[in-house]
Amino acid sequence: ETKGHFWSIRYASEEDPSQGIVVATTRPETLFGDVAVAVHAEDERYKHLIGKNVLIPVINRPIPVIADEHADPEKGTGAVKITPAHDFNDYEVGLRHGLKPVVAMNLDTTLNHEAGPYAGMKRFDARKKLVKELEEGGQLVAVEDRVIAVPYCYRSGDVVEPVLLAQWYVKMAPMADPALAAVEPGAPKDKAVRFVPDRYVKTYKQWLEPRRDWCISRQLWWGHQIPVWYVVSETDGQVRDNTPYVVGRTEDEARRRAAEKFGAACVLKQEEDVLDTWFSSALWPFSTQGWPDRTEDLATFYPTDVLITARDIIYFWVARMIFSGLKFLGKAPFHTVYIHGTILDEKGQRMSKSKGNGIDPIEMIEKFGADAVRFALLTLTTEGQDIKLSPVKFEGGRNFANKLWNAVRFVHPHLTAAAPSLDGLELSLADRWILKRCGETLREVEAALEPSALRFSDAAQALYRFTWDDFCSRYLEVRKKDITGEDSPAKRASVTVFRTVLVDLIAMLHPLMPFITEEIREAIGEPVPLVTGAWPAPRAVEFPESDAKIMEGVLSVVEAVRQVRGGYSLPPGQPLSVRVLFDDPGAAAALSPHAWMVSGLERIASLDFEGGKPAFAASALIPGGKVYVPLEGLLDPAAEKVRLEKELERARAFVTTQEGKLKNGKFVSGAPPEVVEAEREKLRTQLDKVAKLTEALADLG
RNA sequence: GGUCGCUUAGCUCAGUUGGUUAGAGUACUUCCUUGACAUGGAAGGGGUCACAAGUUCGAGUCUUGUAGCGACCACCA
Repeated sequence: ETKGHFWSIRYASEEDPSQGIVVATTRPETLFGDVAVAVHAEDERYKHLIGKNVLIPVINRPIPVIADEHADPEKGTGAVKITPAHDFNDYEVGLRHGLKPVVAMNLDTTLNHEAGPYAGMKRFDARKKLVKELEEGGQLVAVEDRVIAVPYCYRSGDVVEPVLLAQWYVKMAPMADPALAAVEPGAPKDKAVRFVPDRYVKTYKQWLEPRRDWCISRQLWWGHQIPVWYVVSETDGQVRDNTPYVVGRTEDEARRRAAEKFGAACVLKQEEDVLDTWFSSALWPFSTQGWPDRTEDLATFYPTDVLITARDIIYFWVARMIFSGLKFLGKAPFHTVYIHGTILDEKGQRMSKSKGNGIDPIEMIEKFGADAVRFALLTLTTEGQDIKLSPVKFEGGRNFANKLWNAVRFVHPHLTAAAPSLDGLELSLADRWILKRCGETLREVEAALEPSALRFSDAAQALYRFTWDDFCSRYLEVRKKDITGEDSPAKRASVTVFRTVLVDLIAMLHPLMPFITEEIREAIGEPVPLVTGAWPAPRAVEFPESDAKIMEGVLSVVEAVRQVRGGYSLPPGQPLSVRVLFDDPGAAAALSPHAWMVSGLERIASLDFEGGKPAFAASALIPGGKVYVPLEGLLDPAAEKVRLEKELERARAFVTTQEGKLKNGKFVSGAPPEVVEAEREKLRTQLDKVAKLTEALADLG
């Protein structure tokens, strides 16, 4: 936007010079290219002039007044000069009315013979002189200062001047139609393209649907020269608008064709314009594979699977690859287009060299590690959303890599070289649990990485949780003593299970963290590189619901003990005596054989499941029971009371809302029975909690 | 002007067909250098899901509207 002027100029009527019409323009010098003055058909001010001629000032060339919707009665004077050769909109108006464009300017921005006395003047010199002349002649009605949008060239800084020139075009309708069909539901498999996220189909269609012909010639040095040869011997050795031409894949081919029509002596000159860079890029999926030859590479790599790219390139490149592929090979170049978000800086601004707000990946890799950077970026990649990036975000990736590495380093001396079978080992509940969790994680990762899903963040997070929480914090801690201990069935089982899970884990992590996983693979003596190895297969593991209950029980006891420890700020190293009392004696019987797991996760002096409530004990609830931790000399009844009351308050509040929900007849009759039953179950659980907490408070006195 | 996206904990973001007391990472408070990892472990605090109306037994989730932010495209005689 810059400051400019808005000149109102009077065009006199041809039949009665006292009459006329005033048009407003920001570029008066273009009036030499005028072919009409347009007004709105319903505009009362000008209705009577429609069909009559007015005269262009200075050169007095007559032009018609036409009615066209382009003229907006609200804008300017309501009358607009039409200069098809020097304005995009006017060009369209000219087409609608069958007006022959008049080019009034040369490529060096001097005015041409159409400008009469102004011929040969530079555009802005002409403007200055013309305004003065119009003013003196009384034809300049008004001058208004206003801010106008002027297009500047991003390289030369010059004002861009539209001018009508002959160019090469691709007729789009035959190209666009198959490309549009490719994203419709019923498209044949090899001609179908899916966008992820699918909302980008809309962007894609918006570009193609107008079927606007594509101007492919460019007046540049770099690029593929357009394979058109003019037969210049037919037009005195010059290239003119009427010079015949031939096309060919090579000059020889063009020459043969030209010779057939124009004789062997004809002289050819190749078009100097080059193809639009996107035309060349559109051929990329197959031109890089040897096309037009039917090479092995082409057969192997066309079509490919997934194109990963940014949304601002959907039309420029993606759509053009699709319609070119469909046109030249009859198949879509890929079945899926994954549109990722844009990486922005911390403040949400695009990174740019001029702003200097870029984050150099090489620097980040040096600081955090390549896998850490890659994993962190994948974690941040959710459904095409933009990513506000800052260096601290790579810390999580680095910490994760460190965690995995240290776990392996710890177990490494105990691992046996080859991967033995799980058959014949005495697998504990913990072993079967981690094997089952590993299988669940495999399914999660597979679902997330499906070509139709491509939820990279989900895959990364599933692996993160499994590795950190289940594999390291739970399984490894529980089995630590067995793994590092003397040879025993427990050691053999735990070491083998650890290795088995680790091998699956690094295979799953490999696409996300290729370096550290390959390093680990080598360190544990697995012979086949992950990059060429197989994706893990699901493993059959016995883990019935009863086992799941026991595992939950163990973890809830641990959590209860930790709550007490945390509540009293007791050091983790201080052993605690723990008594767990279940409402159902069967639960105690089921859990007690597996209670050893608790001592892997918490420092325990003793753990039993019977006897009465110990004296001076802090308590915490677990599903279906209570955990007591005697704290003689440490127990603070007042603090304990506060803690329990807070929890009681929460439980009571929930009971109130839950009862309200279940008293609502519409809910009970309207909701599916299983939902209602689930809500009842919740209420029962909370009522039980209220009862237990009330009891615990009463015990405190 | 057209199209699309975003608005959820201090910050950065998940939350897949409407149905646990809305989650994670980070930051914060307290405790801990315990024999893989302090790039670590444990406990805890923190959100009327931008606002308004509607649909529904039930809305962070669906509909409409409003506000703010952002992107792309078009236009600006």
